Amino acid sequence: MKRPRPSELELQILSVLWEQGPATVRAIREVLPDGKSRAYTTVLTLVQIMEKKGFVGHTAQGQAHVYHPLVTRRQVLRPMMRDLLKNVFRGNPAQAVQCLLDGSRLGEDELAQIRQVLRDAEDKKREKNP
Amino acid sequence: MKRPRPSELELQILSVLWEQGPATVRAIREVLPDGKSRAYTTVLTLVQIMEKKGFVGHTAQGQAHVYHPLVTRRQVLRPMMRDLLKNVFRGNPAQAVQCLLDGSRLGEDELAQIRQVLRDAEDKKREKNP
DNA sequence: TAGTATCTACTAAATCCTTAGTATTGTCAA
DNA sequence: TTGACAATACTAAGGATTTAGTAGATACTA
Repeated sequence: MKRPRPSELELQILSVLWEQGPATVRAIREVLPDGKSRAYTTVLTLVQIMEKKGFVGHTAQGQAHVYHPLVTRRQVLRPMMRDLLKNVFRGNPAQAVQCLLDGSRLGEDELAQIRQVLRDAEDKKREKNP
Repeated sequence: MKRPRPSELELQILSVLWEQGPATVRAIREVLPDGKSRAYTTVLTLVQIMEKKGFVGHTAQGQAHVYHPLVTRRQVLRPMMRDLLKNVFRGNPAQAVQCLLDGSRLGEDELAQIRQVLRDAEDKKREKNP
């Protein structure tokens, strides 16, 4: 069964569930990363749609539903990033990284983390093509 | 005047114009990065909408129109990346970079480029906070 | 038990995105 | 000058996305 791509808002909800673990509609609504205020039923409708699409499942907890992701971060973001790379950065990953770092003024720790990520990528590459 | 965000397809068209310079509808249609085949009029409609939105302008060349971007790559991509970072990666740039590199198997030269981008970011940071 | 709060289910409307058809205009060749 | 071709202008439809209202069920509370 092929899953469609999550929309902008659906992605926000997924990112909440990935980060904070299973959550109720109420809890999700309170921490949506873009900070926009939405009616309770708006978020409810969203998760219901997402359940139909197979992005999330739920278990009942009292009268409320607790939603959890059915897809991993990797599963969703990999194809998204691939498309972004191809369609916007024309297959040039350095440009993408540049754009990413460009807007955000980075702290020392964040820079260190990124360096680490880069080293990991290098190592993994060396394992394959020695 | 506030400009809206370009859609997926609009972004592809912009990326063509940024990369290859001004182009006709026909030329754009032939090199859209996602490789999907679309009717000529589909692409035409798109650029006309984009002109209304202020993303592109055109000059007449014979009977055809040659379209050129009215916004820079930076202008468009910066806010997009900022939102991506905030809404999907919860403000964690290292995670974003990781996801970006994750899907694409990198060549030696690409890795070098990325290292350079990272060094530039570090330098620029040092200039500000010495 | 009557009332209030909370939650889900269902419905629906506004907007945007993508796609493309039809009509019109203009150019060039025979 | 007529026919073929190529381009734009205009129109529209289908689907996805976002938003939220209303109704109904359930539980707590005074």
